Amino acid sequence: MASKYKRPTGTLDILPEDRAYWRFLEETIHDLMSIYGYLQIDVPVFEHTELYVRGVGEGTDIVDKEMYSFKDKGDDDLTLRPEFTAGIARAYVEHGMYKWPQPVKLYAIGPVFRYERPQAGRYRQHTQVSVEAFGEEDPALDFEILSLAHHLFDRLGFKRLYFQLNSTGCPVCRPRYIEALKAYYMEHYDEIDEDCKRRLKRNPLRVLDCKADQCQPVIAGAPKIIDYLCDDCRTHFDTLRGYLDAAGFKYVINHRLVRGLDYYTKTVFEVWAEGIGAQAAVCGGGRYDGLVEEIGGPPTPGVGFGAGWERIILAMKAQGIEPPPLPAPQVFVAHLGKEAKPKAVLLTATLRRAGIRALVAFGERSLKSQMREANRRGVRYTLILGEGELERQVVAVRDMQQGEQFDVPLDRIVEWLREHLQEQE
RNA sequence: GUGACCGUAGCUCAAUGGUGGAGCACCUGGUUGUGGCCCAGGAGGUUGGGGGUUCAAAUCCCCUCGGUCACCCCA
Repeated sequence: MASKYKRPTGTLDILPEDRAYWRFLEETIHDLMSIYGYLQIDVPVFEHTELYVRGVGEGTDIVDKEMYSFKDKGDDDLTLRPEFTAGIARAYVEHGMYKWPQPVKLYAIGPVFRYERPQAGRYRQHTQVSVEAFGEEDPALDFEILSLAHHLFDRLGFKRLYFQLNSTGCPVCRPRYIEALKAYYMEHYDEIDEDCKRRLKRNPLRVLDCKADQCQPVIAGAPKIIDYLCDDCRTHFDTLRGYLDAAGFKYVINHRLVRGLDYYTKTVFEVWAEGIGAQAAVCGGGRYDGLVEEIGGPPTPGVGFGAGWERIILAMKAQGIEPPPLPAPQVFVAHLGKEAKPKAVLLTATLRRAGIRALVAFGERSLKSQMREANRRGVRYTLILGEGELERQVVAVRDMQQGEQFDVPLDRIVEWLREHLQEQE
């Protein structure tokens, strides 16, 4: 039976068989955030388009071609959030959080939307946890953010991840660097490919992460941004590195690491995973000291990261990491005969009230068919209620693992199950 | 937006221009009321859709839709 409707391009159904991964991520994140003192915030799934145009920046791919924008019936220009940071920064300003004790440390979880061609680890709707800390420029806060990301992946069970670190400078020193980079590239103009020629005009920093073979020698000889950092940025970067080194935190300085969004300053970092295809970044972030002011708030530094759940789960699978299993049904109630059926239905209700994860057979089917179902559902015990059991006021309990069966008095069954199920925890 | 590859049963895949199958999964029976293993049977397809070539198309051609991967870029 071919289904008439299909999910839209780039969207995903998360089936029950995958849910354990999602639950694991969710619980791990909430637990960790409370340890680091981050508070959960929820912001709308859509915002005024202008917020993203200002916050993320015109000229970025996100704004130029990836936004799900629409006009609503009141003629407002709205956009499904393509990322969290701008919306959270907006909430920070709107609710006067700059009057709260600083830094204000927040995190949000939910779907984000970008109109892109899907591929491995890239979807039009994907799920992120976004972590943001506003109002503090101390590199110790950058360290905290990096540590948090590191800790998260540790907790999830990752062994093979690569932390990439760089500084992207600030409005004082970055223009100087870009000029130097452009000048260098103009000297090698005939050695680079068409894409890079275009990048040079639109977004020069991007030439650094070009993947074309012919550009690699040019990239290798390109000026490095850390040689151009102003004193402030340099001190910030060195102090952060000092913390990371002292903490024994493994990372590599990647001179080619640049971010696609305008608002990043100073610290930028990504976390890469093996085995999930070309989209290896499971986490990306950095400092964005200009963002809050850009969207109309007081000058406020900020630092944070976003991590994509679909990619993290792909990486977990690729590396053989299994989440703790979700609670499975423990008991199946089977019944035989017109009189036993209602008793079975009510018995099941009683078991559930007692906190036992119980299923009941629907319809009137052969015991064989009900047993088959019980087996498929993977329960430990099947309770069988028939005429004979009713007469004797017992229930036949079948241990599906041992293949043993015995009678338990009806008025003792809850207690019996509690005891025996607890033993197995 | 660009490129490559791929669309056959719920899933994984056969059928190389000549009657669309298998394995797994599902349902029923083999046992008056007993799962798994085994055996027997059953159900399930407009071969993604449309057009063309041909006596004949899952198969060849064109268009279209969808998927996958990669580029651009990003979680």
